[in-house]
Amino acid sequence: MLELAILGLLQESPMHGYELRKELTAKLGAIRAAISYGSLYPTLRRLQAAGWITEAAETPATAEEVPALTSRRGRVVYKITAEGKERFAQLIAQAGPETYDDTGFGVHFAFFSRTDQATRLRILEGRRRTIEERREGLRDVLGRAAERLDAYTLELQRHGLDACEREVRWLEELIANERSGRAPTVPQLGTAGGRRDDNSPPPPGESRTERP
Amino acid sequence: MLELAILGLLQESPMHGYELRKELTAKLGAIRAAISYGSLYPTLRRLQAAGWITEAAETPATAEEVPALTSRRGRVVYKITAEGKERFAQLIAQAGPETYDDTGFGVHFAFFSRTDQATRLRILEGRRRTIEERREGLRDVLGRAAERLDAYTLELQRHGLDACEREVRWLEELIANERSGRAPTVPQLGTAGGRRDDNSPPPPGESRTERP
DNA sequence: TTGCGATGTATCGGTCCGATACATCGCGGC
DNA sequence: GCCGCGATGTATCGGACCGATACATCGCAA
Repeated sequence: MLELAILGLLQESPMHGYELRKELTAKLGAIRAAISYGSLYPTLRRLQAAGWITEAAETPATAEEVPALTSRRGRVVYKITAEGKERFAQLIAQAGPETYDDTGFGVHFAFFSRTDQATRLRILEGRRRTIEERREGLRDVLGRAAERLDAYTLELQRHGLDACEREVRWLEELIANERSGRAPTVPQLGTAGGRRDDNSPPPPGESRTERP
Repeated sequence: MLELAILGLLQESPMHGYELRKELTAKLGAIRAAISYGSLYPTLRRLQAAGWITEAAETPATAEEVPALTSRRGRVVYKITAEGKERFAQLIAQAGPETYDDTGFGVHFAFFSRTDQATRLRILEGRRRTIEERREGLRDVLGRAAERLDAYTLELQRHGLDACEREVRWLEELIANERSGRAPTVPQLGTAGGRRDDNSPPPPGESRTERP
């Protein structure tokens, strides 16, 4: 999951570790606390070894950024490679069971603007299925095993059940939106076109990895 | 966390691994999928090495169970020791930061009927604080960094924010109940019960698991 | 000038998961 | 009679991720 998230973020712009962690936290704040350096750095090394990212010389800020004014130090800036982009496309397009658990789904969802619509739909439906199963499990326990459990445990289950129902409703809405071709609530700029140029910020869509 | 959960369950009755996993899943179904054998068995061994649990000879089924008539097999039944009970009491009473994350809180909460009221209150308030912070983080991102993020990411944050607000409200209610000395409200399924009659079953304190 | 909080890189031990392997039991179908 | 199959049951291995910790630099304010 971390691998996917890093590849996704580096596709937007090169970054060093600390920065990456902050962006990760901002982007995934809804689903996980803050990723640990104890995972981040080893993963960066792994990605580098695989050739999906490389160290890049630190460059002066482009755009209207505040002029960098100080001196690079030990900072190590990473950028994604062509192979890395391929890897990302492959990871984002395939959906296994781990795509449907809380963390996996969150990460995939956070990169939905880089995911083609068919895949988005598939993932949303898979997630819905997963949550529906969890919901049924909770209903079972609340129905059949209620007398075996104490009031606090039951309250926990009820709260969990409520969260499940709510999420299913949320997913239904998203699925309906997807089918009608809209982005979530806020309209997206840029429509799913058929064009694709190689080394530029990818428009949403375009990845063809469906092979059962 | 697993350690705490195992110790807590074995306090209700001796069990073997498979059974433990099922009970764990039932009790914690609201917060985690299903604990893996790859964690369970090593943890059992660790607990045994520490002297907190022991293997117990498998006894013929009591009660109206089908008469065992067949031979126990490799089943290894564990029971908690006196030291284990002490350990459990110590773990359940102390609250660190890990007590407030999703999993940690869930496990502690699931054993609230074995936790004294002061500790319950402390944990509920700590959890509330944690969620409030998460909520503020999400509000910040949605406010300040909104234009940097795409529609899907924003939708994810909104959903997360909603969940935070909901959980804070839930916690407020529980805290109020704690202060007033009641167990969690127990509305029943099927009946539209918003009312909290005084049929709140188990007064906080000793557990209530019937076991033959 | 001293101390402190933010920035920044890095490792280590430990927890937990997913995949996998293997063996037994009761049951229904052929 | 016997075959497969799903539930029961124990166990290990590699890998992902976390929390604690260490250490160094920078800008700023007391």
